[in-house]
Amino acid sequence: MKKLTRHHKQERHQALIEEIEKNPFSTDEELAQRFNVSVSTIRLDRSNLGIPELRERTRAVAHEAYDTLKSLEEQEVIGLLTELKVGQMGRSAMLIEENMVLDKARVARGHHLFAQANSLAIALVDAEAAVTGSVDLKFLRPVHLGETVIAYGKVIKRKGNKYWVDIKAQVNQEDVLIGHWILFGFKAEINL
Amino acid sequence: MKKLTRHHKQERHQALIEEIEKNPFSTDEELAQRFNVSVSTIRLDRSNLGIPELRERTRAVAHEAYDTLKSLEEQEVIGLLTELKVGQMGRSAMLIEENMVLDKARVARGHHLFAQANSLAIALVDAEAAVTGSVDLKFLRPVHLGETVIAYGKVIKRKGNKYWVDIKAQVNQEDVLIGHWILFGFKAEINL
DNA sequence: CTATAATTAGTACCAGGTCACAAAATTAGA
DNA sequence: TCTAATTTTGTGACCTGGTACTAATTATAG
Repeated sequence: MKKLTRHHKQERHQALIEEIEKNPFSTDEELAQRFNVSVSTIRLDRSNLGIPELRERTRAVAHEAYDTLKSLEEQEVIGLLTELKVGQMGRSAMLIEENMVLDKARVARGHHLFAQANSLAIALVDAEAAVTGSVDLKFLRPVHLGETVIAYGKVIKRKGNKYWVDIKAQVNQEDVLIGHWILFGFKAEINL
Repeated sequence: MKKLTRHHKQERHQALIEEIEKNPFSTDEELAQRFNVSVSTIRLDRSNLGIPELRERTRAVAHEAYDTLKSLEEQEVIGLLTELKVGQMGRSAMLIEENMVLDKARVARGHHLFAQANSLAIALVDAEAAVTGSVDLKFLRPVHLGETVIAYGKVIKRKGNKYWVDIKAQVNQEDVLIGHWILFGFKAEINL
């Protein structure tokens, strides 16, 4: 049982790229074992391929993911809020990025568009917090990678803490989503 | 201008915790400067407070965020798919976690519930890829942190590549969301 | 003024590397 | 088959951001 992977530098390089892509947290030592070569070889390979060391990779992943999570999950409004008259109307913009599209089609997943529209609807409600009651919406056409979706929201009626909101999302003036929301605001902010 | 922050150990500790919470990527040296004390002091503080070193913190953030992103954004199905008969019916479960709830209310944001239901609907479509056409749904009651949502999906009609799917989501047998989806399946075009 | 708490300094060691260079092993070309 | 080129391995010095520990220096309260 000798080293099987000899002089297959090309192949190893390719495999190395994939391996690190798949698991960016491998040390050179682990990689050396996996590929049946010495640590030196791995280092040389990485150097040739311009793949940074484990710590750099970890740092990159951490920073990127940290920012993404901060802005994606801790954000109350999804998309960039460009205009807002609470209780009246608002507008938000969202660029469709790599991580929002389905692998196969290059089309934005429905829940991202929904999230933008839904969070705009919530932002329009004049209360400390709001929950979505019911939604009736239509996706009119798929949205592709790289397109910017502008969502327009309008409060069309209010009765106490119950709000009726219309949302329309467009790409280049073309409608991609329209929907009617019914939301409930609570802990009305008018008690300070 | 002498060191102002002396013997305010307690206060510094508190501030240190907050600082690291806010920016987990600070080195001891940076922290020492910020707090106007020596690196030794920072190390001692961290040790007392049980705060691990920069690399550990970075590693933790990277791993956690990596997993989260992998499972949240690269996952085609949101929630855990527990049963699936493509073209017929399916079921998925999702635990409501900290990052899914609104800050103020401890209630899951609508788009997470939508995402679970929507991805289940898509999974049911017997095609390489599917896009959501229209949706009519109701959120029947808010879902709270820690609750597990089980979504049930059923294909009720199919005509060519057009699918009618009903989704119902429950927490402890209690309906929290019901909706009707209309989706279109298609063959992913492989364009190089 | 002294005892005690808080802070600072200094040492040896570690992981997971970098870089530069030398040497051995393997393979291919003639 | 011999040789040259390619590929792999090894070595030693150095780097960062620490740990763990000891010892010295300052404050500060009583």
